[in-house]
Amino acid sequence: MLDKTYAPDEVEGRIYADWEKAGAFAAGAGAQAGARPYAIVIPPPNVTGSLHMGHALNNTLQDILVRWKRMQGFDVLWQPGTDHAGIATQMVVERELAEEGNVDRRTMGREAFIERVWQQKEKSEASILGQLKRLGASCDWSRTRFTMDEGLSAAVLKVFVELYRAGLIYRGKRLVNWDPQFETAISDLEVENVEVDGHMWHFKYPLAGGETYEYVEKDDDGNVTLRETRDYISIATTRPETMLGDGAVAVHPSDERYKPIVGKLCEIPVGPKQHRRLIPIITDPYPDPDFGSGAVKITGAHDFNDYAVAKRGGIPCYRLMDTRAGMRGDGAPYAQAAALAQTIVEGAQMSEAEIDAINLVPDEYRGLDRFEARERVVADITAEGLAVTTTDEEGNEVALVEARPIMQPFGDRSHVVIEPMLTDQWFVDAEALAKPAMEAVRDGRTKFVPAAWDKTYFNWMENIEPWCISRQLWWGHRIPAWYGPDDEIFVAEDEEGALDAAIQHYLAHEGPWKAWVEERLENYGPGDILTRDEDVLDTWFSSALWPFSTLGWPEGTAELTRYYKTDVLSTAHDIIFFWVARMMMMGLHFMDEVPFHTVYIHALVRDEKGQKMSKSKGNVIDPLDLIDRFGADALRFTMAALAAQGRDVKIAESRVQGYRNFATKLWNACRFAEMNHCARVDGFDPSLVNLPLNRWIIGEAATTAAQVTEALEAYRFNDAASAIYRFIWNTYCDWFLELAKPVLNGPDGAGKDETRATAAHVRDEMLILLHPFMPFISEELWGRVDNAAARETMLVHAVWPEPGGVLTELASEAKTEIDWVIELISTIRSVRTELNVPAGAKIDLVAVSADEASRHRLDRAEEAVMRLARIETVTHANAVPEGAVQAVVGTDTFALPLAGVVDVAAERARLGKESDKLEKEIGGLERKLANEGFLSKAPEAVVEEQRERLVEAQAMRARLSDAIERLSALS
RNA sequence: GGGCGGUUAGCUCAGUUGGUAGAGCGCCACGUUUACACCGUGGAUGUCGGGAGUUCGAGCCUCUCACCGCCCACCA
Repeated sequence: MLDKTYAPDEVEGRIYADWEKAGAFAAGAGAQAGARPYAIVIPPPNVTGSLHMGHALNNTLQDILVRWKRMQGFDVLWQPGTDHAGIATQMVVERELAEEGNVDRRTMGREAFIERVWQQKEKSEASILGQLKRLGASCDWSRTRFTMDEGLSAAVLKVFVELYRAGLIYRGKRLVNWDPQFETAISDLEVENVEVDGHMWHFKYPLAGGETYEYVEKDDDGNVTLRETRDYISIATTRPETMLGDGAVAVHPSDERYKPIVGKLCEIPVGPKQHRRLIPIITDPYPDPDFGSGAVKITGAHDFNDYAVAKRGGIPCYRLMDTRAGMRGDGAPYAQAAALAQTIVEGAQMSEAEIDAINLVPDEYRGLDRFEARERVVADITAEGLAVTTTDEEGNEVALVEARPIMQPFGDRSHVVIEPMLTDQWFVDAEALAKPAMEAVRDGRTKFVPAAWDKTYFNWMENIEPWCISRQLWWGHRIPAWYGPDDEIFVAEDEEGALDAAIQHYLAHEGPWKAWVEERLENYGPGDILTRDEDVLDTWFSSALWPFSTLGWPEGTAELTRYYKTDVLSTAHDIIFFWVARMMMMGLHFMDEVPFHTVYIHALVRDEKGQKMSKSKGNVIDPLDLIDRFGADALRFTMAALAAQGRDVKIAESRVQGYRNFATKLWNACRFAEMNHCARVDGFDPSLVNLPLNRWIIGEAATTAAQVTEALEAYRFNDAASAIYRFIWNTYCDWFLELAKPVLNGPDGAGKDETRATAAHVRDEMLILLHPFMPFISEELWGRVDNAAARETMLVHAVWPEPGGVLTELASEAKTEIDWVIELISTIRSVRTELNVPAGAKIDLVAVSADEASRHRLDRAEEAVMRLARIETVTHANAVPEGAVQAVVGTDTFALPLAGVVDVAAERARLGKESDKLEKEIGGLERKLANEGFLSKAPEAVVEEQRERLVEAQAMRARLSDAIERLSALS
């Protein structure tokens, strides 16, 4: 006997253990012979934190698909695993070290630090996988992979080497986004551009040798508005501290104002006067003559636009900052930005001699933080009188500083200002790989759901830039590249391979290094010849291989053959670039086939006010907490019900609570069935039942099964959820069980047997349809009620109903009848409430001039009607009795003799309201049917439908007006 | 600057080929019944953001305006 309420916390752990013990989630478990494969790879959670709402949503949806397909008999694999999450994990461990008061990673050393990170990985992985299990995720845990495990690392090495050999990976000195906090390069995608309050300063760059020119400014009509003699060129900048690295000043070729001085030199007005550098004034299409002064300082090593200008114009790029902050010791988070540094010049045009001659960063600025240096530079220039000035309100001359919003790049993890830096990095030629990846979406081999996301995909892919994949971190896949004594690069899957290649290379080439290598080999051994690249790969590099690396690639495993390509990838839209696009590229390149045919993009989870959840806002809802309080099933059902496409998911706790109540409702329905000895009957054939009520519920169940299936096929999780919700609560509980009570309470006999068998049969159907959404409670009920020992399988492997209209068709007549009964009861209830008939009072029901069919129906449903509508007697008459209230159900009229009980005014109001509604409807229908255009142009069926509606409405109106008349006579 | 999405009941949102609006929660009233108060029964509530157009007919298609989100982008 079931308890009165369902206790998820007592059930879920046990049920999950049962599934695991039975190997229920193993690839192919429960599959029919010759089943087709169905595979989903999990977006691997990072080994940093714990399950958040996004995980809960995404993994619920995947689990729904996987459980559904498994029940449909597919050979299902849900491939689990975790991601090493380079920066994120390193960050967590470094923070932990600091909190423990432990030495930092540099003091610790690379090896010890990495060992420490592995400990973190073990701890975190166990935790997050455990949380996925609490959610009910039915992954094949025996196949759990980690992006840095042996097999996946082998895949990474092979991919790197092959792409390198194909010329699709290369090393180069380029301007990259440098994160001064983590001291590593990051990719464009890891940069967030944020508008912040900034300043723009205007400075005078004196012309070399005190030269002067006539500066003329004109308005749009060509009238001269300013004419003066100048010995400088005015530039505007938001980053004065980079002036020391300027390589030129650029103006637009069409800019008449600066024509006289193009090609001449000007002086950077910072630093000791004897050491100031002269730079050329050049032309380039980049400067906008209408912005600022129209002249732009070009700092190729610290600005992406300037870098492009410098490349075009052969202008040298001077890097001003170190890639290591050094020991500053003040500990402030934003103070760890790269410091202004020793002279480092990166420019192809400059000779060694020239570089040495330049003292880029004066002593007084060395070691300063970027932002400190900025203040100093501004102060120094202003003091020297080289700032462009303006007059303030009091008539004083002051330096011109415009406060203006500027877009500033921040590291998405570090939240510090990113510094463009000229460094040596590894890049993937993304453009080449993107072409087939775009083609595959264009021709439909891979589809986005909702489809609109392909626009986002294309937009990014069409403008794709080289992908910077090297990271100056320790945690990750170390790049398989080795450098020879002359910095020659040798890429191979292991050191031995690189060394072989290197020895071969050096011995085959006459030159200074041949003898050196020979000498080394003889006296020291091969270990000293090569140095391995220190860097590791971007974490997304290994993620990009996930759909095939987890299946065993590069080994030609059976799983790889069977499950690749996979079926669906489910993720959030903010991951399309980072991950989806790159999986497409790598999958197509290495497997020659797309990694999945469908990309399902789910909504983003927000709080109930629509705010993004974040720790700082304190509005984070913890899914584990919800599971503790309401059960995993309730959380899952909420996720499914809210998963409407293309939107944000706003989660309110009341919703979860509501679905917990739903679980209880189901529980009690099963409890009721159990109490009434509703049990499965061997050989029960739903198409052979007789009672209209039973035929009806079987038809409704079949309709629901079709709806749920159809919705899932279209990834409309919310539609699927609401179909099963409505069926269980509003159809099975509210009507079927209530209408069945007279039979179940009545005398034994064929009808009672049939009703019991039907109740049990439909209950099982409900459990099956509900299982993907609420796996725990459904499995628990499946295993506890009604001779559970005789079940052929656990519910997780039960057979999903084949969609097909047979049962629905068989039930169509029964549906007409039961719908009629439901309407009759509802109408009586409605009349009772509106006329304030006391709930406890039993009243009489008179069927007026009922035809044969209606008499029959009423007869069959009499007991139920009496019970549910609180009716004392049911009688027949040819006219509405004096003083009776009338109720209309379809074409039938009923009377409720309520003389004395009735509140005449209330009844008049009720009828008046109903009549108003009718008049409105009739008016609309008449107008429509009088419309020539409608009659001639609308489809026949539509016209016919409107005609029928009009006839019905008119008949109803006639009956109503009769009733109103009688009411008048009464009063 | 470019692109995408949104604006429907008090709240959160459905509404799939155009046939005059739905759910959950909340609210109000009443609670008799061999499951369930995490319940039952009934009820109220919308010029579907504004305007124009196409159409016999528009929440749905077109244009336009307003407001709100998000993404991408180099204006010093």
